[in-house]
Amino acid sequence: MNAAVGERSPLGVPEGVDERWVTSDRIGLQLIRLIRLIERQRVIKAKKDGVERAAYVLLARLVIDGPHRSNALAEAVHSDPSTVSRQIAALVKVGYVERRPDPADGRACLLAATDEGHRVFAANRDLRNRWISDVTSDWDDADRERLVELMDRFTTALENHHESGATGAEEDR
Amino acid sequence: MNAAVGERSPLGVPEGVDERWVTSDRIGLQLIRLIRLIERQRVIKAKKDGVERAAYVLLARLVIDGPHRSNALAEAVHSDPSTVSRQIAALVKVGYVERRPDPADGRACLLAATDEGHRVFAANRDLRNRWISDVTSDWDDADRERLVELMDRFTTALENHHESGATGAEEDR
DNA sequence: ACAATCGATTGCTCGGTACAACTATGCACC
DNA sequence: GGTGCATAGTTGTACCGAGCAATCGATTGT
Repeated sequence: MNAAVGERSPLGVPEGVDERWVTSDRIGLQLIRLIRLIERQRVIKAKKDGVERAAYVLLARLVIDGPHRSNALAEAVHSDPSTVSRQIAALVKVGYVERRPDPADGRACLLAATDEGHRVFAANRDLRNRWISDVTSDWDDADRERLVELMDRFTTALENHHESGATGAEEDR
Repeated sequence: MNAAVGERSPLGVPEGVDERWVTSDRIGLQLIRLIRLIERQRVIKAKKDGVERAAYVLLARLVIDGPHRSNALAEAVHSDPSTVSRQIAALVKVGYVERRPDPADGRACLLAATDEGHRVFAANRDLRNRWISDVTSDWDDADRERLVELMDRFTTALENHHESGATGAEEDR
């Protein structure tokens, strides 16, 4: 019988579940908790921030991965092209991103972070990193490293799973 | 000499950063990636789902932690009372949650999941767990366990940090 | 008994996103 | 070399979720 259940798992766990179920359950609950909390933070921080917060993700992508075209960018961040289009427009307007013609295809344009964009992103990144560093101030670095490693693996697995068409209710069994 | 930088870290990393910065940076990037992806999944799954997805979090809370009053629930999930109020109203309407008078305070009411609510939540939970189990099908259980453990720690740290008033730009230095 | 208080709800607004229809421009095929 | 056509991107519209602020209602406690 599920010895592990009583100790960590909350109520509401049906009997007859195996350990794998329990762990999945805990992952799920942690995910919800984490996301809800981060979302909340975002709202709080949103006030003191000039630029569209959502657009930072795009800026980050451009800084880190280099120029993209708009559609590719959308795919990279799992967003709709229309969403990205508007956000990019905003970023261009404030001068953090510039449109350059794509040599490979005349009707496309490559988006690239400007110097100012780099600067702004770097500042933001630093802020965020300070915050994270702060939150995990009492962690040893091995654990932080492990967290990254596992999150990376998990997200990657998620990406693959979701790309392979299994959007949820599929079962191959 | 940031030996670790060249290997895993993306471009755009300024020189002179220490390893701690890099790890924080990677945590941040992973967080963004993960959240964005999950958000996306939510949209996709939202279609095939009758109930307000956002409300499931509340239902979960009620099932797992037992009855709450509305405001307490809001705080528990880091949401605004108004938001919770509406979501609860919806849950009550479909009969997943019931309002019971709070013996301790006449003007409050305790929210509790009904039997039907339990049932629906259990089904959903199972689905989600199957999905997570699927995504991590090639993980060994120790790693899944570790993921939970680290996420839990991280989220808890976040909660504490955010409760201790440090909402972001504060510095005690 | 009455005022202050506290719990919950409702009005309004906003940010972020998606879907779908549309535009336009270069591509590629004939 | 012209023309249909695919493709890149934009815009129109709608929706969802959330938050703030004001309000309603009722209780409690003086």
